[in-house]
Amino acid sequence: MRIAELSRRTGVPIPTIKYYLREGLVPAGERTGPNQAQYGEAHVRRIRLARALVEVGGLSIASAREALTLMFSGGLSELDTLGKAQYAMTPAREPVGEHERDEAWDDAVAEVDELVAKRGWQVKENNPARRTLAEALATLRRLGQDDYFALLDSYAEAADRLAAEEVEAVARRGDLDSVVEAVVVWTAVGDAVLASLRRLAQEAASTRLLGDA
Amino acid sequence: MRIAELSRRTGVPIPTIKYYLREGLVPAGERTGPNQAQYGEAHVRRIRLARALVEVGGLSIASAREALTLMFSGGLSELDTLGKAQYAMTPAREPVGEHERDEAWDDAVAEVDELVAKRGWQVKENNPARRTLAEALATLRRLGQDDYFALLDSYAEAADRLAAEEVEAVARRGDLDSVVEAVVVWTAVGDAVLASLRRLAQEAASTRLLGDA
DNA sequence: CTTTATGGATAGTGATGCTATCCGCTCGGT
DNA sequence: ACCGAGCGGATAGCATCACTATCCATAAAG
Repeated sequence: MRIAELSRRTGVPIPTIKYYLREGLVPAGERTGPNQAQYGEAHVRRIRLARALVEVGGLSIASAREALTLMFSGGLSELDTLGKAQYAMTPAREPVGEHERDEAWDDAVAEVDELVAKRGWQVKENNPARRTLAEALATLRRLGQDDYFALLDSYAEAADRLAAEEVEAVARRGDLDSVVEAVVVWTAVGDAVLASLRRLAQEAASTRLLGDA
Repeated sequence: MRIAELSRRTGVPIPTIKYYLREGLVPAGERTGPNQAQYGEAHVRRIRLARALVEVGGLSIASAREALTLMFSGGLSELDTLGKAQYAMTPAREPVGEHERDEAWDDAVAEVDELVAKRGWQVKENNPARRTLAEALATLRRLGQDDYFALLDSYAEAADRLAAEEVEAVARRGDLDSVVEAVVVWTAVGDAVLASLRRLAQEAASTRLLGDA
């Protein structure tokens, strides 16, 4: 298969595929001459994955490359691969600035630690989701939306239940490659699914409460 | 209060505040001369809100403006305001392209309709979350992650429960302004909270299942 | 009465995610 | 063997976005 068919099969324009090749999202094809290469099903799949991460998951090209590279690198333990791939999906945030290091921030960090402890979650100290969560909670507090914290437990409970089901479903797969791929896809696309469902449920709940004139 | 203090109070640089003024994220101050204006607490609050939507919620400047404008415009019914504000938070996606209008897409749309019906959710046809969800499901199907659909119900159940609690908590507030503000903030920031919690819970669940060597 | 700050206008910047063009080469049909 | 379309690879260009920087006439502060 050459690039035109790759493009046809995936719906991704040729210049974009070339760009992905340059950026390492997709590995080079098998060379058959100075200016010829062969691509296979693996490439089709890889391009579809890349698109899913970028378009649905909203990852940057750099994050997508990292996740995809880890996914197909091997050599690590199952758990390490999973962890690294997951960390790559949380977009890098710059270090917490001066202005943010206030009381709300300290409270938020403490609250995250407390929540993790209370749930008995074994989570590495450097999981980027800790930071993201702390930032969100600090923002809420700074905006005076304190009653949010009453709901935090419900959120955690929901996350816990979903994660357990997800991990169980993923683990049922046979080979490591398939597991890692599923984790990457589900993590990224699952965010979008959950967010959308929450929006739909919110509209439904509002309508229920306020009538539907 | 003049712009320097506004900047000091919010931690947002002066040029950025000027930019937000230009873009209509923040209303103009009360003019006291040809090149002087007074700002108040409302401006401080508005800037903090804008930042929350943009930084934590990941909204574009245009979406944030729309949400903020609706929030403080009034004149609509409670439900309309809520709906519009929520719709403004779902980033605009371009219309579904040719290549995407395939079997997976049709299935996904049908699946969304079915889910909404089964849950008894009263959701407008033009709620953008429908599209986002359909896209995510279609992507999953195209990638062969079909077993995802077994979990869809759990996701919907979780979303339902959370939305009910959220709406109930928000509705307890007194005035409409406060309600709308809470909806906007919670919708945007809540996504980040949920996503982070899911990441943490996923790591915990993986560790539980695979051991923690 | 000078220094600093202000509001407003305009232009510039850096990052990002593609697109477009060009080149020498090769494949496929005749 | 020939020729035109297609190829891969390299380089440059483009549009968007979210700021930043500069400039100006004027106003406040010391």
